[in-house]
Parts: sequence; structure tokens; C-alpha cells
Amino acid sequence: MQDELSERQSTILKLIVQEYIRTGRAIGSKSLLERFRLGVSPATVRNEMGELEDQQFLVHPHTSAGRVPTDRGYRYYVEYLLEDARLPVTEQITIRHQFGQVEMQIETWVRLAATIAADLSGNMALVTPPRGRIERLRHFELISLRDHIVLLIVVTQAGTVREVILPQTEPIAQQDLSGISQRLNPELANLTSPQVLERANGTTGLAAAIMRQVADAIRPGQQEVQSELVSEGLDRVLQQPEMSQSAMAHRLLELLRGGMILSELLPQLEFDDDVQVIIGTENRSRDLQPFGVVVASYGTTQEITGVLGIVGPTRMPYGRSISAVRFLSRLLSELLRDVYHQEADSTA
Amino acid sequence: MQDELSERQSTILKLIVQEYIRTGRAIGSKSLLERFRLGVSPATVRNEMGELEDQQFLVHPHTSAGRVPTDRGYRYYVEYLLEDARLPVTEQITIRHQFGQVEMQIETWVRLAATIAADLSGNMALVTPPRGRIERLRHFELISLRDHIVLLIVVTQAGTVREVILPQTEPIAQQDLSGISQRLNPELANLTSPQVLERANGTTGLAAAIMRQVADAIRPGQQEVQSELVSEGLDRVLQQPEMSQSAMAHRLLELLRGGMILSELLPQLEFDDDVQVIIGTENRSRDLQPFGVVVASYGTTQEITGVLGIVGPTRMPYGRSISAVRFLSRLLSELLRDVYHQEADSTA
DNA sequence: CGTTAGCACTCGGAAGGTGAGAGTGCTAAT
DNA sequence: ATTAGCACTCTCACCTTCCGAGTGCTAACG
Repeated sequence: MQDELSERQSTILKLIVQEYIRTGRAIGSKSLLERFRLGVSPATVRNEMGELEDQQFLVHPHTSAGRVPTDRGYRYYVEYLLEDARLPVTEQITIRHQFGQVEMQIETWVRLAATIAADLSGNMALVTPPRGRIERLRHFELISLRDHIVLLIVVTQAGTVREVILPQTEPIAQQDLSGISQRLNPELANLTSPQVLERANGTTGLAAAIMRQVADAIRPGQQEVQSELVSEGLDRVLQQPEMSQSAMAHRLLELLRGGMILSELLPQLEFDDDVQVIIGTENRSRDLQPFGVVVASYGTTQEITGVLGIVGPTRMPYGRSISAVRFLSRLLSELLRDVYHQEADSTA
Repeated sequence: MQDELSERQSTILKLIVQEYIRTGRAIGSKSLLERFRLGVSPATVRNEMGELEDQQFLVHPHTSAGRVPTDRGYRYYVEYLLEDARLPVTEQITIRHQFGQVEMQIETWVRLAATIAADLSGNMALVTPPRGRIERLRHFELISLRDHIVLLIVVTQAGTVREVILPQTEPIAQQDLSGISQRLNPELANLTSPQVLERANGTTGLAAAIMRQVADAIRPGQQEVQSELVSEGLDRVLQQPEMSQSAMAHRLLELLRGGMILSELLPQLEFDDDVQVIIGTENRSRDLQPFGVVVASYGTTQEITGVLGIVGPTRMPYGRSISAVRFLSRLLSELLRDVYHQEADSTA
């Protein structure tokens, strides 16, 4: 942020942002002083506000209304004015306890994390299940469903399971399938999708066809991510007053339905290990520009990762959201680390 | 319906219901005659309307407003006045074509069916993936994720896959797991959950523990259904004018989030093979009483079934919804029948 | 020079008033 | 049984009015 703000300007900006986030109404000089004793007169506050407006941290919705933060104002707030709050320890304990209570199942954890994030932030939370960045085959299984219908089940190193129905032109017996499976499984174990594909090209017949399907199933598909995306708290975000302009609500639902929120977002994410905040027009995707997003990736290593995020109107509780996302993403990482072993460093 | 309506009363009721569904505004005698030539005067229509109101088919929202159908009115309409329309053949062909285009995957079909149902009805559609009523084990797989963490993957006859993480007190090698799997799989194949449990009780040690977990995984869980439920068209139903009272929208989201819509509904469903319509207060569940539901089950036999439904305000296009649900549920059944073989009739 | 008091001005939104339009029910005539 | 006529009711859209919160400016103050 190029311009330095004076101590007093910072204080005023901070209070305005906080009050506006809390109440949702534009903040005027007088009402600000009614709640906070700043030791100066309304006129002084007005002058400072005018200055902040010149510097694009605030705007007037109408001539005679109070001020509202701009995206730039939020950005400054998040960057410099937010003492990075941890979640209160009691809350941390409660949450840890909740995770201890539920089934030991990744799907369950992911869902619980989403629910808690939505709760803490009062907005919508999105979580993708952890997936291997470069998936390797662990195991596949061929099952004859009917004389010429085969079910292929593929398990990756990360434990992801995918099922595909393979219609065949000719009937195949279960025992033939079992034969193929027993022969190929040791050969293909621990290979990546391109590697499996490569072997398939050195083979012919049914085995080759199956290998190609296996290769295909390992590669994490775009639509996969969409259908696995877990979201909670839609009702909360729809209740935000800014959603009453149904255009906005509609756009959000559209984004969510298409799973587009994350696919719009992901290219923008740097996978460092802290929380990222993207405010309004900072979003590359035009559709996301009325929203604020707080995200972090989580996972065991560089290999197995997922994304946890909170989406709300730009007027959202950044402080709470950031601490929630930070805590939950670390907690998920921790849980996953307990479950997965270190990736075998095999390429050959 | 105890009372018989005269020909003319029927016609008027039908027109009112249709107009009200179309426009969403209360219908008056005059405006009805402006759109439809009935060969009688407004006063006559008024008298008939008064009669219909006495018989509880219609209500006045206000003294000087037109009439609106009651749940009873809708019921009569659905029961007696709706010539059971099929979907137009051209639409049928288009839809079949769409199913032909997509991946051969049950998940995909289910999602597509939901999308199309939402489209056709302009409301929200819900579909559960097909599940075995009495699931039998097909195959399970044990995978060592880490020295003392085991991943259990269970595949049922219906092709459903479930994964469970089993933390162990002591480390187990992959080859031990493979041994157990090879020994138990033939023994347990084709058994139901209680049957597996029974065998577990005749065993001890690790094998017994695993068998118990397998038995547990076969049994379809309540929450399972919830997390697998596919819904489409939420935006459409939220745009309905009756949803602007945010109480109603909120209730719907609540129901949807908890997966409660189906669990509230299922006990009420008779599994015959035609479409069922449940209107407003006919719902047992109080929370569903402001809504109308059109559902049908689908599946291959009595064994493998799912549910497809449309949910909207009581003012919803019953005709179109019924034909959509009927067509799509039959189509899904057809597709499934092609995929699954006949259930083996094994119990011994 | 920064701060403050004072003041004229602006504007949104709530409150209240009005009229048109749609609809009704009743009665009496056909 | 049907209908024309009529008095009556109520909602809704529209307008006006008015209050309050808020502003920007100017001039005075320490």
C-alpha cells in the first residue's frame, strides 16, 4: 500500500471497517464517536474521513450518508490493522473435541471442517477433499456386473476411489477378469497416469484397453472436484443483507452449482502454507468480484492437498474467518498426516 | 374426494388452478373470463367460485382479492382434472440423446436426471443414487496406509463402494492384510450384513474385527444417503415468489442441508411403480408442509432402488413435474437394468 | 497549523394520504 | 338458473411530506 496513514487515520479506518462489518450500515462521524471515545470532535473525524476517501479507502454511497470501506480499505485493514488473531483457546479445544468425536473418515472430517468454518464465519464454507497432486495407482479391481458389463474400481495412493462402468462388446467371465487383475496389479502399482498409459501402448487386446481406462481413472478430473466439493452455510450467506439483491444471490448459486468458485479461484492460489485473502475486485474472475474469499490449502506434503475456504460478501468478518481457516486447515493437515504414510519416492 | 363437482365447476377449478400456477396471482371472475370464453357471465362464475370456496377447494387471501387454490384444490386437480400428460415425444428424444452423450457412470446419470428434472419443472430436483435394499458383499480390500493405519474398501453387489479408515493399536504389514483378504473374500462373498456379523462372532482376533467392520460398511447408513443425495435447481426454487418470505427459503435450505427432505419423505413413500404427489399439508413432516413434492422410486428390481423427486412451492407445475418424474424414473430404471445383472438368488 | 464550532445543505427512507383497479356479495329482474 | 347492476372492500402503486443522519465549508480558537 503506497500511502502511509497516520496513527489516527489508521485508528479511524479500523473502527469504520469493524463497525461496518458488524452493522452493515454506512458509518458517519458522529455515530462513530458515540460508540468510541476518540478524544476529538466530529469535525476532525470528518476531515480525516475525507482524507481517507481521497486516498480511496472509503466511499460515500450517497452524498448524505456515512462512509463505507472500499476493497482497498478492506485490504489495508486485513494487511496492517488486523492483529492476527488466533482462535480463542477454548474454541480450539471445543473444535478438536468435535473432531475426536466423529468417525475416522476423511469425508467426515472434511464435512465437519466445512460446518465449523461456516459457523465461525457466519458465511459459506467450501472444502475440497484431499487429493494427490500427482496421483499414483495403488490398486484396481475388475468386477463382472453382467455378462458384458464390467465395473472397474481404482484406488489411488492417496486412497481416492473411482468407479467406472465399462460396457464390452463381448461377454467376459469373472475369472478372466480376475486373471488380468492379478497379472497387471503388481506391474502397474505405484505408477502415474502417463506411465500406465505408456505401458498400455506397449500392449494389445483387452489388457491394453483396461490399462487405458485405469490411466484415465487415475487422472483427477475437473468435474470430479466439482462433485466432491463440500459446502456448508449457504443459508447463512444468503441471509446477508447484500444478498437481497437477488442478482447477487443468483450469481453465487450459479457459481456454486457449477463448482466454478474453486475452479475460478484455484489458478489464483499460491500454495504457500498460510491463509490468503482475496477481496472483491482482486478476484480475477469477474463473477467473484462482489465477494470476499479467505482460503488456505492443507495437506500432508506437497503431494496430497485440498483447499478450505470461506466465501461471503466483501463485507465479511475477515478476522474471524482468517483465524478459522488457519486453524482448521492446520488441523486437517495434522489429521491427514496421522493417516497417510510418507509418499514412497519411486519413479522408476 | 367426497364431493362431486359439476362439469362447470370442474372446468372453472381447473382453469383457476392452471392460471394460478402460471401467474402466481389470485384469480378473479372477470380476469378469468377475459382469458377464457366460458359462455357465462362473471356473476355466474362468481357463484360457482363461491360454491368451490364453500367446499374448500379455493380460498380468498383477502376480501377483495381473487381466489387461490387450497391444498385440497390442488389435490382434486391432480387427481381428476389432469389428463396424465406424457412428455412430448420430441422432448423424450432429446433427453434420451443427452443420456447417450454422457459417460456411462451411475453418478453421472443421477446428476443428469436431476438437472433435467429441475429444468423441466422449473423447481428443485432431488435424486438419490440407486442402492441395494438388502446389500450383499461383493468384495473387500485391505490397504495399509501407514504402519498402524488400514484402509478398508468394501464393494457391494450393487456396486456401491465405501471406504473406512481403521486405526490399529499395532502395526500390520500389507502382506498380512492381503492374506486375510484372500482368505476371507471367498468366504464372505454374497453375504448380507447380519450374515457377515454372525460369522465374525464365530471367529476371533484381527479377522473378526475386520469382519465386523465389513458388516458395518455393508449396511447402508442414514448419513450416507444424505451425503450422496444429488440436488439441482436450487436457484430456480429460490426464485419462486413465495420464497421471498425468507422464512420459507430458509426452511428449505435447512431441510436440504440436513438431507432431511428425503428422510422426512421416505417413510411416507409407498414403493409402487408410479409417481406420487404430496401436496402441502399432506406431508407428514410439518417442515415440508409449505411445499409440494412429486416423487417416484426407480430401480432394477425390488433390490436396487433410488428415489427421484421434485420439490417446489405448493403452487408448482404438477402436470409437467409428474410427466418429468415419470419419464426420468423409468429411463433411469431402464439404464440400470442394462447395467446390473439379475440378483443371484443365494441365501445359503 | 491543526482543531473545532457552527451552519446551510443534501438525501434516503419512513409515515401517511390518495385514487385506481380488481374483486366481491347481494338483490332484483329475466 | 342466470345475469345485470350496484355498493362496498381492500390492496397496491404512487405521491408528498418530513425527520434525521450526515456532509462540506468557513471562520474562530489555542
